[in-house]
Amino acid sequence: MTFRKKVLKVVSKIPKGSTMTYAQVAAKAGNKKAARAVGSIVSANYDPAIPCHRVVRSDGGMGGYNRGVKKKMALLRAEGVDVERYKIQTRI
DNA sequence: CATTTGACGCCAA
DNA sequence: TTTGGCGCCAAAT
Repeated sequence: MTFRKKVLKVVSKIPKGSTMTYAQVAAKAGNKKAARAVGSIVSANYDPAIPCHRVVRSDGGMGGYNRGVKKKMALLRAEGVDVERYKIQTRI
């Protein structure tokens, strides 16, 4: 099982209406410091079975999305995630 | 095999 | 709070 496969699997396990940071995904995949690599991996993934739009940055930012950051934000909001101005509103 | 690039993260100023 | 700099890892060239 390669790190790439682990990452894709972890991302595919993210529950609807919830989000995970790249660092969290990296940690769950085995490499806590591979947050950057996670972004590189999912950026090359165009499989709709992988909800990579549920992966956000540690600071609550959108990070990026191969179909447009705006689309990512829309998907998250549609799933019940409180996101405004391209930022995840966790506290308050 | 060596370098560069990129959907990141943390720390210091 | 916002920038800039450094570290870290995987894939592409």
